[in-house]
Amino acid sequence: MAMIADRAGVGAGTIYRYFENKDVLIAELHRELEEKMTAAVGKGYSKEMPIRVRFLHLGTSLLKYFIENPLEFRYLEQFHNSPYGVDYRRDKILGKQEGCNIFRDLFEDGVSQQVMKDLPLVILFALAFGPLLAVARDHILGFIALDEVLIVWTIEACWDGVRR
Amino acid sequence: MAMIADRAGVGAGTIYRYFENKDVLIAELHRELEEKMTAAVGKGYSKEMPIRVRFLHLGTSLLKYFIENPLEFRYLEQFHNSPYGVDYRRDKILGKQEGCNIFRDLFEDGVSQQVMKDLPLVILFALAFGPLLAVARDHILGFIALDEVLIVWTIEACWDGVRR
DNA sequence: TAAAAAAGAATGAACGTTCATTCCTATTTT
DNA sequence: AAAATAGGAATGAACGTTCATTCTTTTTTA
Repeated sequence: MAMIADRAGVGAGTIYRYFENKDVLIAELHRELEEKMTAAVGKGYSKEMPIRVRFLHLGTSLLKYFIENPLEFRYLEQFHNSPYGVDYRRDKILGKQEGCNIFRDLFEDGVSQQVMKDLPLVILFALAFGPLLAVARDHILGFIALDEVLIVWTIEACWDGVRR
Repeated sequence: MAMIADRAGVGAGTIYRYFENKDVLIAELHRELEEKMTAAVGKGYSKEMPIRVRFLHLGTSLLKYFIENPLEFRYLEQFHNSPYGVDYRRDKILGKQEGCNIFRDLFEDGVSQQVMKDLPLVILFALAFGPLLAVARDHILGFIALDEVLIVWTIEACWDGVRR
């Protein structure tokens, strides 16, 4: 909190005029980033395209977005690996809520049209996003240098994982 | 550290007779767990089997191991997502070291025998372990209940991701 | 009895948060 | 027009707590 106040050029106590406490600040920042990310990824996307095209579009968009916004990626990842994020996911998965509609819709369509494997949604998510996140992390940490083709190949390999 | 001492039935200072500091303790525990895990996963494994069989064997063994040892899994995951783990991976990847030999050998064999995609090792690792870790996490957190068949299907899907 | 090991109280740094005070701007009063 | 007042925003020192580590004392071992 002290560092945030510093970077904002503001006194330590001022933060608490805008955010009740640290947890609220973290949650609100997460909401904002996820909204921004969803908007960016959804650009040029249409539900009318074939499943495979939709998948490749969302996958590459997302991976590119993470690579171009490494700080946001790091934040989202830390959030998801923290108790905040676990609670968040628990609400979303068990609550059958709205969130992550784009992705959920895609997988549900894919399964019902028999072009994706008939596996639980959670597993399809893991097959698609597991490698994507791992690769983004490795790129940001400098373990690999992703370029346009490598990105496409990676997402296509993810597609091989989920497709029937 | 206080909790660890308590659980060990030992005074707070005693730990420091066996471990220089917390970092060393963390690193040594990690080494021990990884060794144990590698041993467990390597059981019944042979380099002479076909690539696909080797992959499915290691994958299912690893996933089952994580599911049966959730505490170890949580520890290994936290370690890898921490600065300790990032430094550890950096040494291993950029240093071209020995570690993770079983897996590395498998992927190198797979690529050279043209049965796996010709992608950088790091990406093949991501395609194989990304979903595996995600699925293990989701199981442990109670978001899904993995049984024998679901485990096999998941690993087979991972195989579809890496295979040519 | 000397040396090694264990114990746990003490230490100090770091953290999130609070609160009495100051500062700034807008409104009211002279 | 100038002075006085009010109210909300900002400040940063101070607080209580937690944590890894150290230090001194006590106990065990050889």
